Amino acid sequence: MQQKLNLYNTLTRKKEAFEPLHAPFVGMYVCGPTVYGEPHLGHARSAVTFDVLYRYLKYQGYKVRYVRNITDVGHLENDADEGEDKIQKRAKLEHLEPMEVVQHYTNIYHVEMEKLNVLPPDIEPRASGHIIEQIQMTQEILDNGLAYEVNGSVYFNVEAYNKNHNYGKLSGRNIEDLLGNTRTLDGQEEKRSPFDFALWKKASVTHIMRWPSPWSDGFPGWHLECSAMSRKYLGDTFDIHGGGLDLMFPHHECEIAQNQASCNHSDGPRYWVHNNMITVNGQKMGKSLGNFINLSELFSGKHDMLEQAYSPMTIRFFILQAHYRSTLDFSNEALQAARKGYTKLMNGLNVLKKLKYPEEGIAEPDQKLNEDLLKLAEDCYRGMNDDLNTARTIASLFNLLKKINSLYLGQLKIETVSRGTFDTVRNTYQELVLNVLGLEEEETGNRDEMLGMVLAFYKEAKEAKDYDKVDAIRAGLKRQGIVIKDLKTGVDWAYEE
RNA sequence: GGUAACGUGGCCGAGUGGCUAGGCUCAGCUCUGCAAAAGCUGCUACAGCGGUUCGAAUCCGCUCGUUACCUCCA
Repeated sequence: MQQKLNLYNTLTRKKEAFEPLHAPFVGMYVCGPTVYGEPHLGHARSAVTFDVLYRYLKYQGYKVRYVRNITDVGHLENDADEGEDKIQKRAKLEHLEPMEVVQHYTNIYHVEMEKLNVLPPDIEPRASGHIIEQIQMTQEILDNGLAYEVNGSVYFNVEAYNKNHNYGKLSGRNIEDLLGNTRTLDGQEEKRSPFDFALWKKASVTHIMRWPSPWSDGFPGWHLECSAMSRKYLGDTFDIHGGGLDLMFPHHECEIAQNQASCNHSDGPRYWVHNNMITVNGQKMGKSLGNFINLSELFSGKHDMLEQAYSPMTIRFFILQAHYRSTLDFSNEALQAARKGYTKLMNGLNVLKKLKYPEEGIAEPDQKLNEDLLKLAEDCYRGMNDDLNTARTIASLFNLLKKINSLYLGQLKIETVSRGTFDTVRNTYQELVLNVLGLEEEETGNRDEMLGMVLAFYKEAKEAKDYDKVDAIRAGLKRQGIVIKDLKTGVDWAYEE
């Protein structure tokens, strides 16, 4: 049933059978958020995508170490010398300590991810906590002659690197071509070539996020943290590196260059996995375009583009119903459809809970039915194994669900299904929905209202002097830890003490 | 300008050279006090034009359209 997982590797532009370097161990690094703003739908897509990969690898029995970083330093606002970094800019606006801003948005990120049932990574390193490692890596690259220092800043020398390596191998770029038509950006006079990128930046006088280094008081460059931290926790070479498609260039390209140019002398990751973007009206949802929707807005429905609130599981299902390498277009209609589809899957879970395999009266197995059921179950895994095609898996689960419902209603005879087939069907459905896709039941309805209804029946029964029913209701509620209080003013309830 | 994708039925969204994707919507049926749920049935598709092929939505070419990356971005 469990064939090999095939993953599309951006590096080779092919689907490849996934083989860990040191089975059963798997090292996986994913670019986490830059914590200078609220998490939005795009963050959710990346997190959910790699959450499913993480869950599926674990489900297949691998021992996974999942590292997802928090970027809390280093992204320059622009390329100018006086460029402030994003964390700092926000800090000034709000008159907060940079670390306060970082903590604030990190907390929100964690809360929202938990709502989406995204498992926490095994290690969640912060760039600011790994300055020493980043300085060391910079030094290595300098020692290897592939970086140079100017005025206290250190830049990666792409052209020198490209003599013996291939800068652009990940994103399919050719450096000679690139050199021909580059936009000139301000503040690059320190760099020898426009492609060179900062490993270490000297901080201006007003820059408050700064650390001492052999070159200057400053801060690490944009791409260094992921190289340094993935190496620290996963080794010079490891299995999977994930992130949004928009990080492929230059971020991930630079990571490879840094890894090769340091003492790793290796690309680092072996499989590069990139999730595609969420779009709105066909356009990428992103900070720069200002068309993003925060997760809190989605959950509350408070946004001009939203017709209603959408629950976390609706969002998760919405994301999973598309393949991660396709763009996914946001719309209210699509989300409403996702809500219903999700509910349908949950109803299936409940049906399975109630569906018992008969202890006796087993009939002659229906060969065809058994085969059909096993094939449908297998299809569910086939989707997962084919580059984590959750859209196909969900489609297969719906097909399986039809059979499950029919068995439940007696339209298909459960006695003619073998015990083994039945267990396979049940396990497949439950495991994939709950543990792999990570969809869980959401509370619906209002408990107070439900309780109110029960109390109304209680009152009716009491007035009718139907004391058997009265006692039954009392006993039932007591099992839930609730006692009924008959007051002069009416019926009320309290928690049992 | 360079590079890379994409264009599927009312909507979303998979997919393979020939075999039902799936969800939502809509219509009908079964069931039902009325419903709902569930099951069954129906509806409609592969941007356009060529080419390869016994056969292409699926491969190739061209055209049109959309997007992404090339600057921080999940």
